[in-house]
Amino acid sequence: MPSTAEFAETAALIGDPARANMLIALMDGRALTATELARVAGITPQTASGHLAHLTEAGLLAMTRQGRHHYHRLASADVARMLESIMSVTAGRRPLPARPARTVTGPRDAALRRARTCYDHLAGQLAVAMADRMIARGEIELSPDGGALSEGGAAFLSGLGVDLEAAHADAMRRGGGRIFCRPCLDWSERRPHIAGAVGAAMSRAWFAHGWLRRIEGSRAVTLTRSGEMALGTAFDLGLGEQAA
Amino acid sequence: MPSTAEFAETAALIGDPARANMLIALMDGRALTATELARVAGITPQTASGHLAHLTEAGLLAMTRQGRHHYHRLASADVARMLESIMSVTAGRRPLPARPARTVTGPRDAALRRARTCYDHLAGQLAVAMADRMIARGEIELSPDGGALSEGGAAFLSGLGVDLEAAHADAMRRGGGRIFCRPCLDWSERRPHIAGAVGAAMSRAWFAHGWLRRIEGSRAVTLTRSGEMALGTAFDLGLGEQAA
DNA sequence: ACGATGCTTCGGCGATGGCCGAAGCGTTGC
DNA sequence: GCAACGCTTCGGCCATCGCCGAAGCATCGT
Repeated sequence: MPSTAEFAETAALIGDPARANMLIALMDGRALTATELARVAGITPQTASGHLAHLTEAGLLAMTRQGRHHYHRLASADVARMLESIMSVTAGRRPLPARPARTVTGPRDAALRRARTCYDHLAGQLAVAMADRMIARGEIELSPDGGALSEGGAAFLSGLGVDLEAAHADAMRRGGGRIFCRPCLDWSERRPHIAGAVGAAMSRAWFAHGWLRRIEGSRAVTLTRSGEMALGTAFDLGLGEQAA
Repeated sequence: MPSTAEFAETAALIGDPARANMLIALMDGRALTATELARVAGITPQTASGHLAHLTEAGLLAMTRQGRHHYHRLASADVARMLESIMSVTAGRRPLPARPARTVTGPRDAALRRARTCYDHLAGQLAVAMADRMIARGEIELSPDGGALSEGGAAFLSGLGVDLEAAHADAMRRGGGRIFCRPCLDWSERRPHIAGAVGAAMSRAWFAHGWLRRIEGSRAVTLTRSGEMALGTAFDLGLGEQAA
């Protein structure tokens, strides 16, 4: 069992504002360079370097060198889950303590709320809407303790080119069981969406099919023309109103 | 969505050694007084009081007054899950960095490793053994993304007096779905056991039947005579060798 | 009513740790 | 090769925050 000192050290590492900003920036699953992370955190590269060394040492980040660039990413899905749970607790405390107007909008925030990545899966209105449709059709179930695909849900996703075999292998070492997924609370929507191995497989499939594209330098993603067609039909999304 | 500053504040709150010790002490789900928590953290009551005020303010703890005693407990299962995930990440980093001998034993540690509470469910060798038996019989499935009871598992637990209706209501607002549970990594065993609503219901049932009893002033619990009989039979536990 | 107990607030001390400027390596590209 | 770039290490400044002693407020017991 980890000593209480190590436990506190992990949390303290996350608890510094600069480091927290870096970790949150990495929650979309990409790997960023030290300088990029310094910009995100609003500090100089030399300060960021120290922070990154600590985070890597503690096993929260993993680093791969590519020429003179050092790419940092979250060390594991476990770390992403942990950050997500801290997010969840933080989000669930005070409704409106002081400033009720700051939370509202922002120009590029609109794109983020619409669709974005969350480590290895999708979040935002789009992801919540997909989860809602699948729940309504009985294709998936989500609860605070976990979730699972029904037979129909597995068939539906397979038909869309989602590799459930890989997802299954990811999640369960032994074969033959249920295909589990995991709910992930969406901060902007305050509703669960599909995470875990299934959510990751769905995200991979949409990107592979060219239905989804990353927006440069942001966690936000956008539906392509073909994505609107395919996913709009498959998930019954009312995509008429926003001609982006 | 929570600001990154609030996110960092939550983590920083957990990151102080004294506060971390208090939070870990509360992970067994009990409510402790300020003075007790001060002792746990190795600080004076006035310092503890400040810490507890901050933790309560941030929504990590809840406080109920009973005469001159102030009882503090974790504010929600969400907080417990968060602490657990931090534990998990912390545990999963360095195998044996420096001292290979310190992790080993300890007199009262033996009882803790055998069986203890973990917020609202059970952990330790006993809990892992129960989970193993149920998995082997196909009564339950556990994966990193979640878990579920099979029909047989539900029948088995119902026969042991576990109130799955209540667990089900706990976990799912809507009726009619699968009964999910959640895996929880055991630090001493490094193996998953049954958490979530099902795990909580099991724990409640064992205590209600008098099969399990808390050890005073510790997270450890002990099997009673009748508990050895009932659970030993139901879960096929090899209880011959340790005549406690 | 009185002292004892549990908890809290206040004030000041001390240390941990984040921050940057400057300088030192390694890689890339001209 | 040299210059530019990315990252790291080193040194010292400064703020934050945890800590306790002392004192103040509630509650319980006699």
